[in-house]
Amino acid sequence: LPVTQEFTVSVPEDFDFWLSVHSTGWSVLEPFSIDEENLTLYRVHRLESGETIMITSSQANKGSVDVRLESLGELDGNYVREVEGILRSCLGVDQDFTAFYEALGDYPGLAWAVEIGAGRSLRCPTVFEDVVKTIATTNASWGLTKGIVRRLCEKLGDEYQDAHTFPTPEQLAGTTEEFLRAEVKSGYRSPYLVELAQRIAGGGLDVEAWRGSPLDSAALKKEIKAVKGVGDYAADNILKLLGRYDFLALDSWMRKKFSEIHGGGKPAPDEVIVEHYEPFGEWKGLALALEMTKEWLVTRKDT
DNA sequence: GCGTCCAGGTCTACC
DNA sequence: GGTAGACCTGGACGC
Repeated sequence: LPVTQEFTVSVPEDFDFWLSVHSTGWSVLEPFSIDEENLTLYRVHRLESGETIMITSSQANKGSVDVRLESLGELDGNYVREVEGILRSCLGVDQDFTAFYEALGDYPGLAWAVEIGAGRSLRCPTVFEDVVKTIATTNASWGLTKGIVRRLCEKLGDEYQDAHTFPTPEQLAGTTEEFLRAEVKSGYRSPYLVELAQRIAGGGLDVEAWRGSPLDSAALKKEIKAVKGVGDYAADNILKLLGRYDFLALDSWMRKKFSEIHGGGKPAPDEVIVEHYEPFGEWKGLALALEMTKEWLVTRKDT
């Protein structure tokens, strides 16, 4: 029988767990999953010790997040601290959006965002996982992205009950392009994924250092784009996941949505979109993303 | 069933 | 510095 342990993580009074969790599609990419009825986030996770656990989190009260750990082995006290750190980071608990709300001024398209305190979104425990998942979104339908990520976990991650952890760089580096093509169906992205993992596992590339990088966003973007398979859109998206919102991460969905909201359905050239969000400066990417996803975010908050 | 077409970003090669 | 064509998968469509 699994051993369980429960604890709470204290968060700011205005922290909205579910708003953070479902702000992007990341919450349904394994090894994350959600229960939309009970507003619960799950993650099968491999701890630093190599132990595999299930993390269940939700929010019953303002000011705290409720966490339950489940393990088939022993759980020692250090796990609590490690998981708390992971959750704070994944949920963006300590990110501050005051400057963003100021930058919005009285922009009518986002008054609601200030009202409900939008801005946080789910990211992965490691930059590596965020990069792999972002590559899996490129030139792919959402269904294909979910499938690639699920099969990566199933075929290469550690097992916990009937679920799997996200593979480590070493686990992904240990496979081959051919295996990924045949088993994961990541197609022409397969060599990119293997190369990325091998450079990280070999110590030649430290993507985790991007989180605290002293570089300005343009310079960091250049470095991110040096990863094969990562182009303009993917680099911008990775920057967002690093907490930098000064690029737009335009994909076809965003372009279409913008044209619906601001162009009367007529396709808008990228320059028009860029110009529209220019006033928001370093927050332009967040302004765009929130405005385009309003309908996912406001309805939930009210129900 | 089966075949054809298309959407979805990035890479390479070539201006 | 810009761009045509190739790269894969899966869903839509027509037979």
